[in-house]
Amino acid sequence: VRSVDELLARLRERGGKITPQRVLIYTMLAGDRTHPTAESLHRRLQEVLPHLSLTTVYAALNDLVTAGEIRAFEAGDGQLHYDPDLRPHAELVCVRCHSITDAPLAPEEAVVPERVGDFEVFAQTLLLHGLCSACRTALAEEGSA
Amino acid sequence: VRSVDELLARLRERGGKITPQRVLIYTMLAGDRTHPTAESLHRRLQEVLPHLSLTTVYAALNDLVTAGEIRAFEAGDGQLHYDPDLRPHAELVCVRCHSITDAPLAPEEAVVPERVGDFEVFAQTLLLHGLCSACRTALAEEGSA
DNA sequence: TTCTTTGCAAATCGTTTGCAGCATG
DNA sequence: CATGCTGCAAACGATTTGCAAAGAA
Repeated sequence: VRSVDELLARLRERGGKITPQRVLIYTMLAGDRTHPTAESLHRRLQEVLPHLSLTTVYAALNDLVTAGEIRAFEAGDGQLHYDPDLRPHAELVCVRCHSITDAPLAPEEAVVPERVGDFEVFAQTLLLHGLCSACRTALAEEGSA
Repeated sequence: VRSVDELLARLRERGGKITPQRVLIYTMLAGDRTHPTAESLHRRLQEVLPHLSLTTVYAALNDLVTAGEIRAFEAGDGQLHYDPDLRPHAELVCVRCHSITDAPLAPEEAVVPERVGDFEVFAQTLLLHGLCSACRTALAEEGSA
């Protein structure tokens, strides 16, 4: 996803119809680095379009994933997280508070192989599971209490 | 998970009780490179212990994950897959048939950083999404039909 | 007009939980 | 004999589906 206008144009070519709901969904998602879930995104969207349904958000997100415009992954909390950033990068997933933060990859790690044997690779998801600094501090205090 | 006996000893030390069910579950999982789900593992286990419940399989698997003896991840099919191989490696996930295959990592990629900024890394999950050779062939035939 | 999208309600399904009886250490 | 485990049935919750009305192209 580069600019929202470009995205809309690409989707129109695919036969998609551009509704006000989708423009809002795409716009808000494009500027979101928090790896939102359908629900968390829906909550923010409703502040602008109170009538917007969760079903519509799911439909729009699924279409974007299918079109290869965004990526979805699950990080241990039982919900799907959506990421508009398609560049190879790692996700720092805190196993305690379930926060997700992007981390850049070293140049040699950022190269996604196009083939592994006879398997054709399109995209990658790299999850680094661990503890964020806040949770590490919290656990240390618990332990010493 | 190295040998099942070692695993049982470690779990006993943690206060766990070793039941016939768990011995079977651990044994079958340790020799399984198919990234089974709780259900698929349960199906195979029932061939040996017909009375074994799915709930028990979930309980055993969750304990192993919590103990850090196995790893769980979701690969796009809405189910959790369990992997007894803790060594860093990539999973080739076919987006069409949902098959999962292990792929070795190049030595420099197999190094899991212990820290990224002030985030403490314990484990990693690397998913490579794409098409297996069978599905690539199938899609090509569909396309030309 | 045609075909997608919307949004409500209901269904789906993997996983978890409550609880009583049982077996391990 | 204390505590963890088993397994049934019921609950849960994120996501999907059916369908009729609305709205892009």
